[in-house]
Amino acid sequence: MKLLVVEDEPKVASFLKQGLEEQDHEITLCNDGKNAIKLAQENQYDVIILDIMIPQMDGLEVAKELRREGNKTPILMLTALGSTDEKVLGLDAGADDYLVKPFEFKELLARLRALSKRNLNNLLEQKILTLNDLELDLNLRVARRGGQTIDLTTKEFSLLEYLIRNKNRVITRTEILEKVWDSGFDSTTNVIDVYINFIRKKIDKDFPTKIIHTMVGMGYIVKSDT
Amino acid sequence: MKLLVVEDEPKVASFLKQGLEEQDHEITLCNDGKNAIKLAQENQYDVIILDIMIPQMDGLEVAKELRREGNKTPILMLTALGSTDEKVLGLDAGADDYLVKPFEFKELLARLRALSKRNLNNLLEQKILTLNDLELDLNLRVARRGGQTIDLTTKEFSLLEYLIRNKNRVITRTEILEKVWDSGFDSTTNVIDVYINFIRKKIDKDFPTKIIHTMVGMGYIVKSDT
DNA sequence: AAAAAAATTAAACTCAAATTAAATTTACTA
DNA sequence: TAGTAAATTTAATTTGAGTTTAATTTTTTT
Repeated sequence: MKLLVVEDEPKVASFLKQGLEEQDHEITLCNDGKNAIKLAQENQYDVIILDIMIPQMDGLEVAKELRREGNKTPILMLTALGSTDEKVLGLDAGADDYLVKPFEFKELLARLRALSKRNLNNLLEQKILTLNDLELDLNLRVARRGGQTIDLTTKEFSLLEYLIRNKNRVITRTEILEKVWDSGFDSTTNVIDVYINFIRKKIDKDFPTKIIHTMVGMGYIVKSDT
Repeated sequence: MKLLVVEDEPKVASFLKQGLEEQDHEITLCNDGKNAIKLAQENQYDVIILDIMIPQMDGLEVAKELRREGNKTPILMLTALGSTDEKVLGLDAGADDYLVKPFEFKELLARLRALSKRNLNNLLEQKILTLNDLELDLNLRVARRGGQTIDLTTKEFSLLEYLIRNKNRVITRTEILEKVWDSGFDSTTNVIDVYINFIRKKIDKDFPTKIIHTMVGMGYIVKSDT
């Protein structure tokens, strides 16, 4: 696994690095909060091991900031403070697990396994979104339907992804404008209508059952027949 | 949240039930492994709180079995055994978190929050109004009755929604005109009569018991038989 | 039985959405 | 870095589902 270890005490840091590398993990060390955020933004780690007591910005702040940005990387909080209140704060800040020093190394390994497994599942799942016979491949950035591979432009892809992720409920134009075009301002534009039309030509036109449905006066809905 | 608590010690079970219900969670209690699996298969819980020491099939087995089936519900293992080995086993069995008895209740709550947050995104809350056997799905913007899905136009939907939200009392035309058509002025129009007719055709025509009743000289009423 | 109220039907209208084309912006390539 | 292709956006036009009006029939009340 690719791990980011945020820890300022050199002894603990090198202990972790050595132990984890022995288990064939790839470790990046970092000793303050600011850098930790930077690293987490620029790299895709399997788990972030985060000490609470670090310079610049404490671990709680780091966790909060990452979650605020939408970063979903599992965070394992690590700290000497073992009081329940501390744990509560850590978990509420966005940590996924919490381990109190001193700990046994094999417990750390087990928790890492549990955390990474979780994310792995999510990642695997999220690589391909499906809606009935339509597939949206997030890796290849293409759609597939009825054995056919359908190329999509960036905007077409984002729109379709948003629709599928929000299947089974009505999506308003305003909502789409905010989430896919990130501008809730221009209410006069008809880009959405045009793009819905583009997508329909590609994924619905040649098929008897349609994926995208218009709700006049409301917006659009994409639903799976159950 | 909807929680499944798998715990055989009556004292602990009722303590958990009471404490969690005070936080407005919906609790299902279960005291053995076999039933736990059955319940987890048949219901969609936000988190499963799972004791390791339970009759029939221990918690580890339950977790493994659920994961083997592809069940992704977050599992919080709960146990008196605090040794690291136990934790490792639990986490490797597929648990997402681990809490050792005795624990402070607020830590349990924090861990539950952390666990559910992950999954919460996926579960879109079910917004459904019901009146006897009629359902009005606010997400899909459709009605359902007797297993049939009924499409409604925007106006039809708004009107039916207003009627159901104001069930068990007489609604005047003026009121409907104000609230659904937001114009109390035009008193000559008969749109409402026409739309009541539209709705009746869709939701009452094919069913012996009627939902919408006319109160001559007054308006309409929609009532639930109690 | 007459009058009033409501239900029903059909036709007219309206505006939201679909479509098309052209203008503009962005991305790529030589 | 200019030229070109692709993608995105704007704008104009067409279409049709949804809404409304209005006329007719049925039901209810007095």
